[in-house]
Amino acid sequence: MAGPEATGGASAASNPKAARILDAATRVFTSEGYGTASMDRIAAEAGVSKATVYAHFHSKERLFATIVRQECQRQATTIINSEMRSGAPLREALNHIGLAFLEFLVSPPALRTFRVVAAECARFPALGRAFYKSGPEVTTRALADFLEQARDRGQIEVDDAQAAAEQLLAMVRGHIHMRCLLGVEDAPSRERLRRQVEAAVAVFCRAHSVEG
Amino acid sequence: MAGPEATGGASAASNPKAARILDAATRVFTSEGYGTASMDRIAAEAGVSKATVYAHFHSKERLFATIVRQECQRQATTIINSEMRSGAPLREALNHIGLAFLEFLVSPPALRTFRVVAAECARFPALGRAFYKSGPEVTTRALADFLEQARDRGQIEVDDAQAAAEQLLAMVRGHIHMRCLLGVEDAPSRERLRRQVEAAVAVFCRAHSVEG
DNA sequence: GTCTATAGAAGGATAGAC
DNA sequence: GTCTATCCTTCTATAGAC
Repeated sequence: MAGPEATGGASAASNPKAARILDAATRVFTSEGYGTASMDRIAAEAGVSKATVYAHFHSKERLFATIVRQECQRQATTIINSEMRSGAPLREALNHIGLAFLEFLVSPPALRTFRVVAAECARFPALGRAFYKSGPEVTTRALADFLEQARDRGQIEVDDAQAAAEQLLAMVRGHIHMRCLLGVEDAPSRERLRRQVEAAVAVFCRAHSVEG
Repeated sequence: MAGPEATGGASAASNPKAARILDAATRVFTSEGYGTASMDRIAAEAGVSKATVYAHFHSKERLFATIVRQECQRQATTIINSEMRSGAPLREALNHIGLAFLEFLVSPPALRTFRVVAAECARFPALGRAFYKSGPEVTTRALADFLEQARDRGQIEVDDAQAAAEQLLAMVRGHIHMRCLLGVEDAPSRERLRRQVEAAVAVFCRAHSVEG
């Protein structure tokens, strides 16, 4: 009950079994939730004994913290790799960025991680913050920088770039993200996502006097 | 494992103990999550024996389904009561509606319900749908109707009112809702909420040629 | 490091008295 | 309807052999 803040202190990818345990733990925790998930199940799914799991990751809490941080890292990497092309017309660039963002958001792994972090953020406050910093915050900051560059080129009228980025991303998410999160809808077609993004970008462009 | 879809079939508010059990169950389930919550804890917090809990609500699954549906009902009621005044200027009306909506969204009870429904929507798909229908869907439909009325009065240019309502509400939520959901931020000041809403309404009005 | 086996606690659900 | 007492399962975590 003390502090699950520390990482497992385990041999991350050096030991192949540790990797398999992390894989299994990610599947089980993000599909069943922290409380329902059992170490027995994780061990079985990883094909190792429970004692081995405890040898690598000291407790259930630490194992959970480790897999969440790993997922955060994965998200941060994915997001940063989503290139923001300065060459294309602004509207086109925003459509491109928005679609990549939305497709990632509604992907099953991202949804599962979001759900479990939201569910457990009361018990593990540090995880909620880590998730936000490595996901939404990174994306928003990157888009805000992009908007500032566009402003410097005279392509857009924008006062507070950070706020504008948040608004645009919020519109891009729209209700689709929530619907997927709640299981009301699953795996929207790329066409549907594209339409949602274009509608968001259209309003954004009109409000900020973007040409085209 | 069959079907937790049915309500508990219990004496809802007729029996005072049933009400206390529902109260306790709501607190425990929404603060600990379904998996971690225990029937022992719920019984203790309600001040009754565990057997009494099972006499009223057949199983843990049914009790959970019952309290979630009850919270959905509460949400639907709250939202519908948020009056949409046709008299005021449009921008002012939208600010009013948006603030009521956002204040509700970031209230601790609404956040707790959202978290637990999102977390368990894989195990209880019906609950996710019920939540969406009684919460976001009701709100969006009401706002869409309001926008259509405004359009008929020539106050606004809008093509698809439903889509426009979703966009506006998405901007109103912005990142604040997510930040609260993830425990990054708690209890934002009313002033902060007001600014967020006004920024959203401003962009919306500019994009849809609303005067003022 | 990895296993089998098990301790020790807690959970969901019920029996039976009142 | 409500309680006490209890059954049986499952869970987290560890001991001890290899």
